[in-house]
Amino acid sequence: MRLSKRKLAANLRRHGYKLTPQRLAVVQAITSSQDSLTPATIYTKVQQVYPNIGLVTIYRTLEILAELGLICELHGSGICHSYTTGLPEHHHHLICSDCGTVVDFTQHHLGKLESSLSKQSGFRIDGHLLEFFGLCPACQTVKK
Amino acid sequence: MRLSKRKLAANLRRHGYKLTPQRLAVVQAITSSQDSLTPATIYTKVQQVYPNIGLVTIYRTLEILAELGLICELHGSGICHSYTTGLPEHHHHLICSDCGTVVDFTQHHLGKLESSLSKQSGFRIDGHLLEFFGLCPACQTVKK
DNA sequence: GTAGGTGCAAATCGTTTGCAGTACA
DNA sequence: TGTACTGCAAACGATTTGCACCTAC
Repeated sequence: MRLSKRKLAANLRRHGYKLTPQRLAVVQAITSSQDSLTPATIYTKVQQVYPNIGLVTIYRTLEILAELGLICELHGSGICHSYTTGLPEHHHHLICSDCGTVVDFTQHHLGKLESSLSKQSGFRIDGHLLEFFGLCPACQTVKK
Repeated sequence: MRLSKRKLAANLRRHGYKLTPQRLAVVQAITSSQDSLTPATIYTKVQQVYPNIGLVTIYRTLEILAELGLICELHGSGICHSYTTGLPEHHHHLICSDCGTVVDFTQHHLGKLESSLSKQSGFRIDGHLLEFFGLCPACQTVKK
């Protein structure tokens, strides 16, 4: 778990939020998983620890965590509204179309592209979304 | 309109679908707009031509068109399930966070990145999603 | 004539909101 | 102690499904 409880608490506190056991459980459910998780999946996972937790709490927690950048929202065909560990560094994802495995990568060289696009279009570019899709090693084997 | 009626009909036919006036209207609604459109927006637009069209038809049409690659599904924060013109060439988008304007661009040089990622991760990479976010020229002025 | 397409209505799913009680800093 | 958090229930919106009728080849 890359995000210690202490750091998590400090981060939440800085923004006027509190660290509750439920929130911790949500974070742990996400960080302990290799895959990206949908709210429903996270709900199921957290229920194993907090059987009384409401799906509502999951949604509210995810919203806050994503806002603070503590977790990362994923997009793309079929994986809208999925969440995965949010690292402090800027990063992208490699997503298996078959099993949903998500691999992070940080390397990229979009700076040049970004500035040339900006010049051509007049846009002020604030960010980007870069995701690769394909088959992870395990799924390639199965598909053979 | 980049996609002629003839080409559209041929494309649909090739996959066992027919070109109906409703489908044509959906395509025209999308291709005639600069922005990306949600199913609801498309519905409203098409209703001006076909007041009796059902929202269901829009959904079914969008599904088919996207499947054939005739239109393009957009993703990203806040714009899940939006559609825009799908050009035959591989392309990406530049999206204004403020007004939703979408600009296409085709240039990119992800090949090297893709192959190095593939080597490192073992993934067989089939595709990618690259979108830039920012403010279009008009919105930059307003924000000033 | 037949397969595919349409549109209505209802069912369904995911997500959000209001509110009263609860728990954390 | 007070403010923020929780969880229930209900509302809500978007999307899907079943079905009977219709239309184009």
